[in-house]
Amino acid sequence: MSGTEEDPGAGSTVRHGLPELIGERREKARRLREADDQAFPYHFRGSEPIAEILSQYERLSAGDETEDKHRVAGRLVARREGGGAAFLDVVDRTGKIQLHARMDVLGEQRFAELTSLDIGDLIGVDGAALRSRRGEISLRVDSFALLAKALRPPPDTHRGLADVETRHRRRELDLIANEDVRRVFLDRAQIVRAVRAYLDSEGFVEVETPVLQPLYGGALARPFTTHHNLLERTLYLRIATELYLKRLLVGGLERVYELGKDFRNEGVSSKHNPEFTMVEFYEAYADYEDAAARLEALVGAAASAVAYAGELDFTVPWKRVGFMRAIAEATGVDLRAAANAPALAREITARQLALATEGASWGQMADGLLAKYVEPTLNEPTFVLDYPVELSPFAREHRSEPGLVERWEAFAGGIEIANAFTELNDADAQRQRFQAQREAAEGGDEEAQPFDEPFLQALEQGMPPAGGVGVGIDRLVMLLTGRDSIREVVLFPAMRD
RNA sequence: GCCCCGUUAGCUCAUCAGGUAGAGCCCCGGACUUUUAAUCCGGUGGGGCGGGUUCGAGUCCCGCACGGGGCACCA
Repeated sequence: MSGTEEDPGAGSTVRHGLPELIGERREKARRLREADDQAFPYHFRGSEPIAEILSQYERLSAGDETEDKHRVAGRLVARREGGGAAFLDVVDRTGKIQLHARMDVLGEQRFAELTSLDIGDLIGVDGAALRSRRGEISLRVDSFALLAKALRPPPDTHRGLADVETRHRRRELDLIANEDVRRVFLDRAQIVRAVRAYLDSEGFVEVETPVLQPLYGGALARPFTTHHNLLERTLYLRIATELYLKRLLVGGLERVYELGKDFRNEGVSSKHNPEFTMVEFYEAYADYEDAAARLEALVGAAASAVAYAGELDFTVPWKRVGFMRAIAEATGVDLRAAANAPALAREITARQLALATEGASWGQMADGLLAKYVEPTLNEPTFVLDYPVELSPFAREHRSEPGLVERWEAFAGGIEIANAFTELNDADAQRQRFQAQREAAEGGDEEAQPFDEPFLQALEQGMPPAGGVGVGIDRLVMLLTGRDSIREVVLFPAMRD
């Protein structure tokens, strides 16, 4: 038997290049459509999550068969044929189940159609639960439908997709091939849910403020600039939600939060994506100590939502260390003794610290010392408290420490995950801070805050004392899923064209 | 922006003083009615891009693109 009448492509001399693989799959789809104009159903309702079926038959013995009917839908990832029987593995987002196809059940025609499916095709199956002789929970295929043809071959469904560039540019392939990647993004969704659930349950109101802003602010960063054609004006993509949210405190909403994307026009790295997700929440009549307790509770809730079992200990209270003390311990530099830029620069040089001092302000150098010599050492969850006012234009002056503000940043796993202050609600003091920022900008600081008159007018209306927190969601996800690159927790990270 | 490393078949990986580039999976044909990356037989596919050196370049040199790591900056 030559078999050529069944395969018009047999004998062709060129096969298996990508165009040939696609051509074969397309030809199969064409034949299916030709044979049956209902070959590709519009829906396949009532399928059960595979994981639920598996858990239902944990106690079934090897070799036992049931007549319990189940319906599943998913992607075909493996096929093991053996004459009149075949085993196929189908994956949905919850798990993988084996199908047992038998010619005596399906008939010769349907059996041949099933075994001629390609790896990567989407199928729907009705069948009865059983546990195979080798012990695997399976479905005996009573009927099936091809739900969609995969014209392109999938990545290796056994070993997974390894090429980092392909994984990030074509995340759909990554999700098909790598179960742990699927897990990370399902966990990410749970973490976001837990954050919202915590804030909702504490009486915070979720709000949405402008992403396109006439004036950016609320953080020290360079913005993306865009243009509105009909308004004929420059607009900026927000770098933070801070200033609008505080205007809502003025408006009396008392507890507000926003969870969404911020955009910063800066470098890309394993810890930085140009667009990233931040939740900021503001609480009237609270200070930065209250805010710290909130963060501890929020992170704890997120950790339990994904059943975090890593090495970090989120038991409250987390460690606390003063900003100046942390730097002194890590570098020996006494910031109170080196209280101006030239003095601090001399100190950094004398101690042979690898930090650029040329043209840097005192605040930039102090911040640099923290980022370089303290932050990487903060593995266990830690609050660094009481920052220099130079670094914090929106934080209120410390109630007892001159020159410092009531601000903390929270670190874990060697990265910063949150930033908070007792908010500055004195309109006149805030006006002076903006003035100082204006001077910094004139001095060439590209990250200085623009002068925000509408915000100042809001403060002049009266803002309650308040604590505010910003949490980097991507970094929190990195922490709780044990990933060391932000690209592993952002579905489509920024890439070059 | 700078430095280092990488780029071989649809996927995962080999190979080599500069001398016709191999395997597994996938795909095609065949055998097998309980397989587990099933097995067995047969078959098909390739050096990121552009230059240079050389009789001959995947391999050496130069440039470019993209990716990864580090530095700078940042959350």
